[in-house]
Amino acid sequence: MSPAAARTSNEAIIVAARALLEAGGPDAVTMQAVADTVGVRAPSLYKRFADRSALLTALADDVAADLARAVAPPTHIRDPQHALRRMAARYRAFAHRSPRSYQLLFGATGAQPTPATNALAAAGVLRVAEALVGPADALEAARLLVAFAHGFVSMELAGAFRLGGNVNAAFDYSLETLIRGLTSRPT
Amino acid sequence: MSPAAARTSNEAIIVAARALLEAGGPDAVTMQAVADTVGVRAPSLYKRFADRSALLTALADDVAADLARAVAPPTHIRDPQHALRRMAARYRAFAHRSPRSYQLLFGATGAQPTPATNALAAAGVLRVAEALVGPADALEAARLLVAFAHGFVSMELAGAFRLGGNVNAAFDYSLETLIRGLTSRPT
DNA sequence: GTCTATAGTGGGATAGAC
DNA sequence: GTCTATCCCACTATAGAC
Repeated sequence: MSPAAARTSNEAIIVAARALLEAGGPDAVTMQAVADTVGVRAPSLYKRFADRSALLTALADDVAADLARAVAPPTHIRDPQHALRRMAARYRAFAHRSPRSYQLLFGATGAQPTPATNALAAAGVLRVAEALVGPADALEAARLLVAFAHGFVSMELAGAFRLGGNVNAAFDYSLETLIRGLTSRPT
Repeated sequence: MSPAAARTSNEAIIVAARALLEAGGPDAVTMQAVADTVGVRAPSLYKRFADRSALLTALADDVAADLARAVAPPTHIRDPQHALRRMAARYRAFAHRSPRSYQLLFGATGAQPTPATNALAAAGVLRVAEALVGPADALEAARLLVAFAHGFVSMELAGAFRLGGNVNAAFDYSLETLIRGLTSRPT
């Protein structure tokens, strides 16, 4: 009749996991640590999440939703190039602000956001891409833009730019080169 | 005078670890599994590698050397655009052929190749970039190219292109767009 | 002296019974 | 939800074999 009072919630678990993720990376998100944080025993978490990877997937979805919100372009795009520069800067800023969360998204854990969240994140880029190159090439242009942004940022976070030089300048140079290539298309 | 007969070697350990990596991803590279494969007890591995992460680092270096070899441009670059297209295709092919090895390189494990191996891999891209845009912008152009290639391939491997369309076409479109942007520079 | 094995320690994921 | 128990793993201490 009276099920045991719920001492926690899925939301509280995700919040706790997110904090642990930011503080110590994916390895720090142990079932034990999450349980301790929300004030529950570890096995109890399995009533809400099938296993650890299910928790990580939910966590990835939470991160992806935040990222999508952070880079969402305005409803009405006046200047496509300007909108793109803003999106790129915000994308990079998000990754710098929450590096471990960002790494979870494309990391080796295989934690994937929900298709719905994925579509939400993709929608913004697609709109900017379409404003820039037209509907025919919008998908391919969006893939180029996202591939570049993700590649640059993830290499940066991995410390893979080890040849000196100015990384900020390289980012700006790259973005301008992309814009030039995308807007100087042959018919 | 007579040291105990070594039943394995660092090389054999790396080979075994590489096989386990390809078969089951980084998580499958446990000290136990590696030891079993080379026919030794797990604790013995610690005489050759300080800890698991040292082994993963050596493994990453092995992978990076293979990748550098696979994409190395010819000594004399005649047609920079052609050389770039070949490198890009080989880079992508390597990642498709050895996805889990590739993922180790920029993965969350933090396993980084040696600076020497890193420089070797970078040298080829830098030479092509310089042939394409000249020495002044070579480093920045190389960073753009590598960021794009890595970003595209890693998203592909992560299954992040989930909006349909032709991914091969998107790769070609992207590469041509990059070439156009890099070669149509304003003075 | 150098390599190895035996025998732990401690922690984390997870299943099952209450 | 909790408790108990199992399994696997990284890693350590120490001692035996050439």
